[in-house]
Amino acid sequence: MVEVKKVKRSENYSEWYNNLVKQADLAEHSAVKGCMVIKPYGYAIWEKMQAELDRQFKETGHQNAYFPLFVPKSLFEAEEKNAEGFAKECAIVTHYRLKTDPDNKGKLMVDPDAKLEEELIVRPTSEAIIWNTYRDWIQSYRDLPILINQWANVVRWEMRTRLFLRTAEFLWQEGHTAHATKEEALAETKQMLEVYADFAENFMAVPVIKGVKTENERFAGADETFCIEGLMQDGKALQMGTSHFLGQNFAKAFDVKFVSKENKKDYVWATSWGVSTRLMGALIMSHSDDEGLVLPPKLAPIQVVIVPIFRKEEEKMAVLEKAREYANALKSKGISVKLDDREGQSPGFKFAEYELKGVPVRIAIGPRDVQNQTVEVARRDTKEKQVMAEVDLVHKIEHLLTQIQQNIYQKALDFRAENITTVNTWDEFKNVLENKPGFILAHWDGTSETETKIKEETKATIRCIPLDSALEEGKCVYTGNPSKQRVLFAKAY
RNA sequence: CGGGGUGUAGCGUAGCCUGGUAUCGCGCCACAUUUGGGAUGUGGAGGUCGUAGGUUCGAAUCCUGCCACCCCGACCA
Repeated sequence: MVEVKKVKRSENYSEWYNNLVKQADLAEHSAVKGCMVIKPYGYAIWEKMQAELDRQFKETGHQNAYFPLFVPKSLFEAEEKNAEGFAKECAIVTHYRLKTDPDNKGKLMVDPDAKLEEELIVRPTSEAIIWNTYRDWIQSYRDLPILINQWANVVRWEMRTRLFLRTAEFLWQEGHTAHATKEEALAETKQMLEVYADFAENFMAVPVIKGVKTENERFAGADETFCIEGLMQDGKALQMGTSHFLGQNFAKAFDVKFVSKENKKDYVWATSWGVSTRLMGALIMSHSDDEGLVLPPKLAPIQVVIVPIFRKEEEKMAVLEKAREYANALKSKGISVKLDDREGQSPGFKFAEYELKGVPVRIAIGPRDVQNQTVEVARRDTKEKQVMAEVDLVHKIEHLLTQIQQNIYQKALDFRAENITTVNTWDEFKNVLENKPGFILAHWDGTSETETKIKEETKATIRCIPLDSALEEGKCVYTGNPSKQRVLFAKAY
């Protein structure tokens, strides 16, 4: 265990976040600029996320496949807007061989004779290589839809990185689907947005606002970008997932046509959608406190930890026997349990350690409990402790896990409700931004110019045009021009 | 990439101004006593002072380049 340097959320949110990621053993910086090492405990959480998302993708008819890491430059540039959007942050492979440096013993140099005829782009996203492939897969409407997802790594050469929130290389899934009609593609886009929202709220316990991006914030190459937006504890917004309706842009760029039932040729309609290891950042920032991580039971690698307490040898026997009995009973119900029977550490040490790691439920069992047929149960979210009779313990723990899942969602939901402010004037807008970080609902005249000016003056961007907000006549907070709907502003990660 | 800061053992640090071979705490290893909220004692191991040069008899300390990280911008999921 590392010595814990305590920084409070309220003192320095960034430092608190960085310390937490390291101290809870989730990830660390690597020798490669901007890239992180995801450590076993952090990766275990990501695997839980993957497993559930993957299940939902398959349930909605998708299959996994894998496409190359590299994209030849000529393919990459085919869809102009997409290429332009990502051009500034691409890593490029220009050579395929090193050789020993004659002027510098023991060192290697790029072999100038091994220059590639065509540069390879390390994928920042895979539309290009995938749509180039789909062209060969699609001839008839009978070949559609294609519903494919891939789990992969991508590289975006960011200037400023932060563990999980923005790294130069990150892990994600990207779904890429092809459809015969616009309606079907749009329905797919919305369906996957729902999958993401459901996952965020019911598994991550993070409430999200579903919406549409403005033109400024739209994915490069998309006709429409849908997104889910979460609110972090420091009042900043985090884009947690996007689902794009790509229209026929990629089909046209890669010449992907199909013959319809009516024997007519038409371009294929496309969608793509993705979530990344950034979700780890959202999870950490949404629930954790000054004691450490708080994990929702549905994603916690360890849901219940059992800490045995004993002095004498005969106590140890009795306590461990009980502890194993409980552990097995819980495991048989599919609950992931860790029995921490290390003898070098005191119970207090272990309590603190599992709090740091966000384990939802802790069971302590000592000689006193063995005698009374009880256990001490502590929940991470509220830090409440109670002595429970062992009768029906498994059911009680199952119930408690459900309660914790609900409670941390409710807490996050309440927090968000308190931090969405409706404003009507520009003064109010600026005042709220400065004094009460969070989401702002305000009228906007619908132009890119206004959005850009607001961003320049306040750093706030339109996170989305919420899908479920009612139409309402009003005046743009910035220009006073007419508006039909409030949009969601915030400073964002 | 611009402005500010940091880099000394696994972690947190003192020393740097005023140059003389590195301090303390946690952790680690061994043994003993301990264990219901971060145990105690005794003994021990662990350092190219981020890195590459320069100045000097001598560099953690002074100078230069580079690298990484943090904070604030620009860019972005």
